[in-house]
Amino acid sequence: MTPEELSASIVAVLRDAVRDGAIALDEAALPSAVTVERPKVREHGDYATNIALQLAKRAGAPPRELAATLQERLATVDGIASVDIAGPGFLNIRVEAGAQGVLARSIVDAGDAYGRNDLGAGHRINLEFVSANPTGPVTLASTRWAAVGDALGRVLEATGAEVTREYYFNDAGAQIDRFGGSLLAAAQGKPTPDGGYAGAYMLDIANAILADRPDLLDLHDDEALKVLRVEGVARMWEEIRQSLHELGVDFDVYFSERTLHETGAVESAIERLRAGGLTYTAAGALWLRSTSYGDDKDRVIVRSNGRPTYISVDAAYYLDKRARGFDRVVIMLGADHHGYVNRYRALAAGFGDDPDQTLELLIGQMVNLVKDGAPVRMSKRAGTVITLEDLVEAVGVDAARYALARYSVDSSIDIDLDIWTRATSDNPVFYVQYAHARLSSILRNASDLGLAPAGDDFDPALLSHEREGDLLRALAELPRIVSAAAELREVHRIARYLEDLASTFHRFYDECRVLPRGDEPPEPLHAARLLLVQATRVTLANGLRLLGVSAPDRM
RNA sequence: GCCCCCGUAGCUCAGGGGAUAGAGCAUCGGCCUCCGGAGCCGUGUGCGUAGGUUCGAAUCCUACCGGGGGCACCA
Repeated sequence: MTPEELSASIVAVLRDAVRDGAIALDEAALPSAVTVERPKVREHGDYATNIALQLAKRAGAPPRELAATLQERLATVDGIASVDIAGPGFLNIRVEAGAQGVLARSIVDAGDAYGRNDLGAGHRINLEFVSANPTGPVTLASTRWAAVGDALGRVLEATGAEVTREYYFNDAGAQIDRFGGSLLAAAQGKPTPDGGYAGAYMLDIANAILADRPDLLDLHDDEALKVLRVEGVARMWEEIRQSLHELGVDFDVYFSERTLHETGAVESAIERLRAGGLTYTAAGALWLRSTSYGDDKDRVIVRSNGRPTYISVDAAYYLDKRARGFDRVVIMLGADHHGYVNRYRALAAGFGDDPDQTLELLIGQMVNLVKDGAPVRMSKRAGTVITLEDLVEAVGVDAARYALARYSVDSSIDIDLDIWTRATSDNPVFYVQYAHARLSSILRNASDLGLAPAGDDFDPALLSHEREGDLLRALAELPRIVSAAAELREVHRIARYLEDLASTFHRFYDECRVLPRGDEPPEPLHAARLLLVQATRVTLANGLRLLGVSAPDRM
């Protein structure tokens, strides 16, 4: 019996009690789902629900009285071993070992699909993240989004949603001009211009381009600049894609800002905004009434000189995404862009959308690297910034992805290289991967002994040890964790869950011998535990896959 | 000045209004005749402050304090 099934049973019992008048409540007032949680304290049973407390006021009855009614009826439900009333009116429920043990079978049968659901079915989500300009290597902050964004994409896909991972890049305009100018300076051996891009990588690129175009320095500056801009962006771009790819992050769409200008999309977006009624003209410029959406001031979208601001380009981009059929536009931004949120929402509203339905801006806080207790500042690659490549080089792909995905994006984090480079248990990713390797090893050994997990003869009631129950209940959590992570856009929940599951498994392993020892004959319990081991391995692997972290069979 | 995020154990962080607030690390002490000791068990300490909402608040609201980030007719 899974928590979902238990929850459904409680709902059914509630409905019956209301129908025959045992509970004075309108059937329509009943919740469609009842929260079932794993109590922190063992004595409180396998599962607990506070439903009696929640309904007490509306039903006009003391919570404990309501609880008693439910207790009596729940106790007769198949698979429920006992129901107790505790404290102000909690219902503490124990599940029969057999009803719980069958989960091992269904997890193994589900395989890769275990943990998936269809809550997001029918939704088309455009997930934009990283979107760093091709003017330098991918910074640490962008790397956080690469890891979190890709994992979020996986989690959303696990709910049945159709997800497009999108990378938007600026390949025109002032930043690129500055980039080209800096390359020219580097090529000519001059110092970086004010506001330009410095760092060793600029020299690398300039030299690489010079190797292909030795004539570059003979050209007039304007001509050389043109070449450098195009060539420089192309090379930087390739590097960015390559380092993201090495991190295991690939995008479905790489969207060029320039195309929005070239196709006239910007102009038509401005026209639609004007028609939408959220704009006005003042001092020769066109303004967006973003204050209606909580912005602290209205924003110019067309300058008094007639040129559109970047907001118009964002508007055109948003419109383009919607026109491509996405019902949900999700954009992941750094904390330094939180000021965009309200004006972006105003844009969506200006097009007649409800921003609460179609647009979501996720803000992630900063990342710092720490080594020997002090912040890391230097990067041999970029001079001042720390890059994706620096991190991967220092800790490897799995640790990098895991370290970035394991924390709530709401908090700024310090990644301690001393921890994440260590191949010991203080390193959470090793802890989880180790559990998977250990599970794999047990299954290998079983296979060597000619033993197989229980098949049709599986007796779920054999898994009655307390540690087996703990493990089964931990396994049963994955679907709920996936749903929560998807709904809340919080992938760190997956990582925390995996750590909890790994720990629960290790405790099981410590007390419950899986394979027969020495001269012991194999018994049904061994086969049942092997099935449980297999189910645990499947669950860990599925969770790790959601984070894009490998699940090694050996370490 | 205004806006956003954070403040939980010595450290790094979990905690979707519920019961006695958790995990890892660090400290100290235990556990290998056989499945991977990269493991397990035990050990002390804590919700920034003050109010409010609620049967019940780390969680929601307000004010203040502390840390980080942002406030362009730049992108």
